[in-house]
Amino acid sequence: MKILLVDDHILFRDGLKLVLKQIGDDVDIKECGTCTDAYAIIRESEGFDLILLDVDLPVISGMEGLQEFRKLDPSAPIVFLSGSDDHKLIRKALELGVMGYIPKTLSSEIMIHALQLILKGGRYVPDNILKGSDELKRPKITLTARQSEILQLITHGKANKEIAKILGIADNTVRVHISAIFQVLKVNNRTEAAFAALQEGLVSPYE
Amino acid sequence: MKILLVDDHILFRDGLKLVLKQIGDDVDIKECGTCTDAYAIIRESEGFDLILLDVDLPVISGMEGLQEFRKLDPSAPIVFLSGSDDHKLIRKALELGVMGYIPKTLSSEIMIHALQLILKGGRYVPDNILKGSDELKRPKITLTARQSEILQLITHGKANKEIAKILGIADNTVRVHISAIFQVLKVNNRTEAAFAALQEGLVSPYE
DNA sequence: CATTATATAGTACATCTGTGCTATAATGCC
DNA sequence: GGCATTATAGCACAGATGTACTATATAATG
Repeated sequence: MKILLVDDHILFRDGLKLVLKQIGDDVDIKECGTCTDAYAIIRESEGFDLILLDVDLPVISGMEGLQEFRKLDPSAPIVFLSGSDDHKLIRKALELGVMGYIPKTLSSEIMIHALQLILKGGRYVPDNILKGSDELKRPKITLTARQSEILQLITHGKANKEIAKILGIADNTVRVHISAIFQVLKVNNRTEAAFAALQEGLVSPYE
Repeated sequence: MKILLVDDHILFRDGLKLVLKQIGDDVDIKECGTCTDAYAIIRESEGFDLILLDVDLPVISGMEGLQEFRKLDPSAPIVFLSGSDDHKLIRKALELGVMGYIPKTLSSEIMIHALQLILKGGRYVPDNILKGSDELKRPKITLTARQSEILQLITHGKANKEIAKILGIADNTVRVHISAIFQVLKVNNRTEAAFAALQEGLVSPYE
């Protein structure tokens, strides 16, 4: 079992090596701290069973170097290691065809099983891809009940008149609410509001 | 290691039992075909390490019965088994706090590692949660390059004039494209189009 | 060469949308 | 009681939006 470990943080590499040895007896780990070093190692070797690649490497990041790794060793599954949990990054990575995305905060036990799963041809996706990302950063937008109700209808493409009919109020009233919503969301039209609402998780895309 | 397996398909249960025995030597598997039977088993037992629950059970589906399982055995991680890959279902399940969602199409090897990962406190999310769900069912909406480009801009809340400026074309031309997009998506206004585009996965919510 | 699909652009018109006002009523808070 | 918030509603108006046309140019297809 040949594993290539690319991470500029030597202490992290040492820790991870101890973990990786639990995968099996015959693990052969090559390691380095930059993409360019990694390219050289791959050229000298005959294919890895697994490539663990830090996304935040200096000079050439894992994200940038990914295609080159693919070219040099097309059969090796590539797994990103990352300190960040940003769901956008995770999505991006998995869209690029990476077989796993391992946050460095993951417990070693889970990490091992995740890697074994990947070695068997599976994919490991951290579950926080579900969460609308970092709720910490988000200033937590609060809408009144009526505003939420109307925003939901806007998101689904309802016109002012339709909304008025559905809620049994005048369409002028709907407008007042919509104007208020725009101010809170800091947008200028309903489509922007719909987009913001979906991004912020204010309404569910599945009614 | 106590595992409860709830699936109405007996053959599938038999197959899965063989797989589960590979997890360890001391696996004790209880099984049944309905939620009501499962409730009775849980009441007679002292807590499971894992509950495998088919989502498509007759009478009470796994999705419906979930809360009751939670009440009866709060510490047991619940994993959904499902024949469907529908990403909406997966999302829904994981939002409900399920620790894993295992499509029945998964290879036994990957399934084992996924379950071990869950037993260690991790979560297993099938990677097709990324894909805009079942492309099989979908009549596959095809837009021209220009239409896609414009739809993307609509989705982000751009006005016709803005779009025209960005693309360096007349806003009358933008309108023609937009009308065409509406026909293809079978919608009547831009906000509906934006919503449809996001739902159908025609554009990415992350620009 | 004729046809089709696509992209471009214009005019005209009805409707929708968003803003700026004013105003009333209900509710909860200090 | 006074004050803020929220929900309600109307009016006026500018600008945006969507549709129905026509029309040209280009590229691909047969």
